[in-house]
Amino acid sequence: MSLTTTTGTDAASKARLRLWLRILKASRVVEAELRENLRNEFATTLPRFDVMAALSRFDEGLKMSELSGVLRVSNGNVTGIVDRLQDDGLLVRVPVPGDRRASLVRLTKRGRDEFARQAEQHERWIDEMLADFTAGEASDIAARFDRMATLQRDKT
Amino acid sequence: MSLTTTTGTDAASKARLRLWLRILKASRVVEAELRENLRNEFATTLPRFDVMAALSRFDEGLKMSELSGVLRVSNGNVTGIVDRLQDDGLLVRVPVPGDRRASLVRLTKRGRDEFARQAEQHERWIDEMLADFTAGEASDIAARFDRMATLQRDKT
DNA sequence: GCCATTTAGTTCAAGCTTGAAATATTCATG
DNA sequence: CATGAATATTTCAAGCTTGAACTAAATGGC
Repeated sequence: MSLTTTTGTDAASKARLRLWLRILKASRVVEAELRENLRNEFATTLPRFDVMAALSRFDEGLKMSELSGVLRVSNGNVTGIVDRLQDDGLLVRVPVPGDRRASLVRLTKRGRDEFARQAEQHERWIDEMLADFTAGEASDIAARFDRMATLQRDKT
Repeated sequence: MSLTTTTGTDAASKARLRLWLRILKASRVVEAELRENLRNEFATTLPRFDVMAALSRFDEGLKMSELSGVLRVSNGNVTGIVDRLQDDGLLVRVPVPGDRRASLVRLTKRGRDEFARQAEQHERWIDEMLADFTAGEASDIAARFDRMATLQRDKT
């Protein structure tokens, strides 16, 4: 075992496990609150919000596979959520010229308007729930997590 | 607006939103890996692991409502997972003397043995995924999150 | 051009998750 | 002790999630 290896010691391992449990708890608390607020104020769900949030960052739209890639959920998962959002007139599937297999998913005008309203509240809710973090702290920890997620992803 | 209020400024709000998105991404990355490992190596799922982990901390067992309280998931949710774990012989429902409504859920010997094997690997996986954090960093951030989750919970 | 492989997307079964409604039991209080 | 409120749990419908199987279309040798 290399001298620079930091994994494997019992104390560090326990500390990391505790950190993971805290991350898990925090994200569950926040998600539960978001879920409830989205339901009460917009009659929607977190997965629907996530899909619309992803699409809102791409005016040209996203292919189904790109969408599931961005959200890091399975392929088949997105199909159902997009189906329902499409039924509600919040997005459309646009055929891709030159590839009859694929389609671009794009928010409609209604979808963009609706998401804008939701996103504004969403940011406010997050701001309140994470009020305990100063802007500086938030940036530091965010950067720290970014590195971790990147390292982890690149390993796979 | 009070001079001590930290929410409401645009920059802080954006920093907190970014932090939340990083927390979300990190926990999804870690959960996806755990899910896959649990499936491949133990033919089980994360919710099943979570239930067994909660029960493993209480030799006397937990009532269904306590279990859903600890896990912070809905009441009805636990019923199904416990049903399946019971079918697999990993836990039992024990009647509570003096209250015919309730039952205590307890791991069986097989359940404890099986969980011990899973927990050992689980800790190793977490240690590897969070290897980028030193023990000190992990403790600091864990404490930070603990405070946040507590503040948030107490508000509700 | 033909056929194997790859890529895009949907469908499917099984399990997870929620919130609400239903059932059963206990508790409180008059 | 009767009965209405509270508590413990299950059931249910709808939606989410996964991984695998499937369909359809594009691509790349040969």
